[in-house]
Amino acid sequence: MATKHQHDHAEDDLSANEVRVLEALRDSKEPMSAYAILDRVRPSGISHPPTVYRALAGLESLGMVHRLKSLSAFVACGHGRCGGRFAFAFCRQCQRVEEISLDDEHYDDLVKLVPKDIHLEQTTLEFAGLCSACQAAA
Amino acid sequence: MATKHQHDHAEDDLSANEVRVLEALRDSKEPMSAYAILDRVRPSGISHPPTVYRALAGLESLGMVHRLKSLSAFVACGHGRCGGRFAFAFCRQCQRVEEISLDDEHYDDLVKLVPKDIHLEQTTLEFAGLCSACQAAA
DNA sequence: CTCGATTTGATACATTATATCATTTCTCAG
DNA sequence: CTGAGAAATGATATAATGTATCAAATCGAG
Repeated sequence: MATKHQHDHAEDDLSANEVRVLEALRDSKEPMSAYAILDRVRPSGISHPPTVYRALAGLESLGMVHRLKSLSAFVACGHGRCGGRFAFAFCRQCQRVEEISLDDEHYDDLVKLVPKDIHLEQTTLEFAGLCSACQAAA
Repeated sequence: MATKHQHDHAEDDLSANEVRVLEALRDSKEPMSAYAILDRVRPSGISHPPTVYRALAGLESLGMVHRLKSLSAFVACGHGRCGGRFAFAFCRQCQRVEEISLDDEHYDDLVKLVPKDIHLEQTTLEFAGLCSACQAAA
């Protein structure tokens, strides 16, 4: 993992495993479960779930990967990297995912909802629905 | 389950299992995993996971139970029952949970974020953080 | 170089969730 | 009332997701 924790921000500070996992996610451009990622990176030498989960945790803390809690799945950040001001919309049928950036105004409005006695650390905002294509198909 | 599906809205249309599961959740007043619920209702005769998950699905569709995706856990609705306009804030340390009602203004703002080509079915909004008590303890 | 710390690898297991089929219960047409 | 079909529940088995723990390798400071 080299010197990542001295200045948590340069892509080339990613560990080899993080790079492999990130590339798998970027290739897919669809959300992948940790085990789907594992299958995908197995040829490159990663062979155990904790290795994948560790890489994902690292990438998530850098904002380069986001976890979709509604799907128990992961996606590469559409912007390369971003902080906590994002949301996701996805189609429950075809699993197409759209990353949504929250502008300051929206984000600040959200934060106002949080009770005063909780120090906010992480916001999860996910919209599930059916995309036009899947509605048409139905 | 009696006549529930003819007019999805009266509490006394709940199945016996739904009543048991709902009471377990209301007793706890903290989020419970499906398996914690199972342990809790086992004395009353429920003994298999699918039974609990089925009851939870029914209760959730009635808005009487909400699933916290961030915790893979369930809570009884603080209002008895409510539609999709709610959010949760919880402390990652002590797991205390607060249900937040979204007023129309907030909700409509959120909905505007959803891409036009997705027909929204479900919104997940969850805030994770540390409550004052747990911060003090740290 | 070598000690200690950090990262990675590996094993094993815990937790969460669901597919499937068998059984029971309910409904209602006759 | 009754029996056939539908709906709900029970039970079994297993799939999918996630983590604790320790061992081995690697790295960096002294």
